[in-house]
Amino acid sequence: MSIQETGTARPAGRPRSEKAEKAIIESTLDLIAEGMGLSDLTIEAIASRAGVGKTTIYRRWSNKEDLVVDALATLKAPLPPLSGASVREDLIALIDAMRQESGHSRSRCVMNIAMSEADRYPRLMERFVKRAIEPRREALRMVIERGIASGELRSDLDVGMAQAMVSGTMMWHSKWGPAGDLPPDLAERVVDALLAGMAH
Amino acid sequence: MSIQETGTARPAGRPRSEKAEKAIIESTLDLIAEGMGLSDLTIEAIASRAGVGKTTIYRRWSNKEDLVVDALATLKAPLPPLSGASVREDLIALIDAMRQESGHSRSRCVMNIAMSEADRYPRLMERFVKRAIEPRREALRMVIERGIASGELRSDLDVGMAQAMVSGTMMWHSKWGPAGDLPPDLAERVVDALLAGMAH
DNA sequence: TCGTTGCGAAACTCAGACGTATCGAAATTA
DNA sequence: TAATTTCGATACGTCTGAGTTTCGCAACGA
Repeated sequence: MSIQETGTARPAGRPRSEKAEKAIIESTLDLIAEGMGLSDLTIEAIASRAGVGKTTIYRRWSNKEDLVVDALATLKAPLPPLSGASVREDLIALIDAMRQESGHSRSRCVMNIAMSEADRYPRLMERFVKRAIEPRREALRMVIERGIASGELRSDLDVGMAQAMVSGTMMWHSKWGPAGDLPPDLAERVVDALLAGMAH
Repeated sequence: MSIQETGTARPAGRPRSEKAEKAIIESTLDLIAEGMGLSDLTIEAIASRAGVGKTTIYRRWSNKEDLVVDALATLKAPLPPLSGASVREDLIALIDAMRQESGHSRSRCVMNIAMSEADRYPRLMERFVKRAIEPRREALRMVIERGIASGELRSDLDVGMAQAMVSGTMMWHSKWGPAGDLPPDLAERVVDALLAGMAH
């Protein structure tokens, strides 16, 4: 065994360009981030923006959906570090991460797709939810449960309902709040309002 | 003036079929309700489902967007009657209306479009938001303001934030809650959880 | 050097949908 | 009855984009 890379013998011939592959995925995400729906997304537009031939795309993915699945799979959910000092601080950290992401276009992919194409591409959605939504949901759940255990939150709090309150309120702001970037103190205000409740 | 309808003389010839017009609009809404995005929506599918010729559509609307605008405009926002007895009851009434609507397909049009096509069809969205979203938002705002005035809600409550909490939490449930119909007591639970807050 | 494979570009076939035109029949007014 | 307009159906030309093929060149192993 002379030049075997991780046990797989490299076949003869010119190797596939990693640069092209990256460019294809980047362009796909860019187009989605610009608000393009999956039906409007064309392989030709992707190829053109990535500066590659359609051949190069079809050699790697057999159709549009496969490409999009792979492209979205590269979107990690870089959860913020949670200090664990208090529920309030951890919630603010989680919510503020959502706020920051809603500002920069790449992360808008997540929302755009999640909000719009759920019904139409179930196969895609399954993978996508597992990869991008679940980790956040889980992190939020754990913070809430820890808060109940520590006594910082009401002992009779419904965890699922609390998740809905936190995520929903933030989601509402990023979708229907005033245009432009969300104010930097939004996370804090959201969390404090939810903690305090609307009644006295 | 023998047979003038509202001052406009009826021209000679076969009159346009109101039934066809209704069927076209219904079919359009049906297809949207089934989760079809505006790009996937085809005039030919609408015509076929409505049992009319394409001619009959193009005689009335010059393109797809015009048709969709008119179709969505027929979706009223039948706000529930508000008893005014208490903020809690009024909020439950508003939220429960959302819950019921999220179950029946016709009203899913509203959500599907509102969630997904906002960026892509701004002209359409403007009319649509004004017609379908604003009235609800306004009703909610008034209930909240009345509650603050009456002392039922915290005097330092941020009205915009409260709107986000209420709508957002319900939106989250209808989009990402467990599949199937939402439980009948959901509105009550949502409102009570929001009123009480998460902390002690 | 030679064989193999990937590259971008371009041409191609095929399907779907747009929007128009035409048809005979039906509905209405004069 | 005659003129007019709409009806649903269908055929049409056009365009867009999918996915394939071909081309000459580039990059790699042997």
